[in-house]
Amino acid sequence: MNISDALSILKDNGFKYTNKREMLLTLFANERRYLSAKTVLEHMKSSYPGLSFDTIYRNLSVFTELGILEDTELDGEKHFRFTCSTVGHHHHVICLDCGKTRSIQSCPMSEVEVGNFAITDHKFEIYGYCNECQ
Amino acid sequence: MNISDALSILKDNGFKYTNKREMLLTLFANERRYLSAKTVLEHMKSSYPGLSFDTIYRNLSVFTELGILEDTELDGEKHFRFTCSTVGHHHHVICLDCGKTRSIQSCPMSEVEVGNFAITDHKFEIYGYCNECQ
DNA sequence: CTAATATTAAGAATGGTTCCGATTTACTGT
DNA sequence: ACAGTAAATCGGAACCATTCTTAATATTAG
Repeated sequence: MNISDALSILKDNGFKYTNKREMLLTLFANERRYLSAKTVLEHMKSSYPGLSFDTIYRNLSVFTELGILEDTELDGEKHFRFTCSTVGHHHHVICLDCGKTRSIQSCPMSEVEVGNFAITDHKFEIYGYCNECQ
Repeated sequence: MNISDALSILKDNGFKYTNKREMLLTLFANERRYLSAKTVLEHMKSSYPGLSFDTIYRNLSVFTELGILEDTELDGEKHFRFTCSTVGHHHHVICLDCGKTRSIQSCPMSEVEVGNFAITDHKFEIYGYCNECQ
């Protein structure tokens, strides 16, 4: 995923192009790690002082629905990151301090057999602290 | 984990015995599945009409710290269940409707190698709907 | 350019959870 | 059994992240 991919996904789905959306995408493209809505807002307040929570949340959720962002819940707060360029299904090691991730290629689901359950989803995440945050 | 185990853990740690705590524990002992605080409150309101959220949340959190309950976050809400009697480290298949679980003995961590990360925790959960809730 | 439609700001509302002060209750030692 | 004290509870306010509402503004398609 990169910015121009994201912009064409938006266009293809009838969403409008705005400077705020571009800045949001640029932020995620540069950071490549999990960010909370609050962190995103703080990053953007300098350029858009009147920016509202709603704009952030609405766009984060639109982007997530379109597959531009991935989200996960860390400590009661939603966090978002640019969808990984890593090909195929994978999981993450996540730094609880800065949100940086490392990809794990193996998926435990391949080894699990569950009867009498209609499986809809699964979550495998490893938490810790990266080199810089330790 | 059973009720008398739980009561002695409470006693050993200087917590007091109350009827509400016993009812809470009885509820979890009977249900053996993930329940939200709201669900717990509803179950207990019939016996204790004036029961406050605070009492529920405080006790759920005390019990969790003592290892009497396990908790997980489902759809933005904390859910709690009696600590599994299943021996050793394990994971769960969880019904998103009723909170019923099935244990998974294998842990994906055994096959994962992560360098430059101080691992503190991990989460592997499978979500779906059980037989009765499908 | 214009109409149609999406986006936005600002703040109010929501839902889950935690905090607070006052009161009640359970345990301890006598 | 009883008083003292520490913990538990109630009731409601406060809190935080998130979502909704309304009116105004900006973008796109034609």
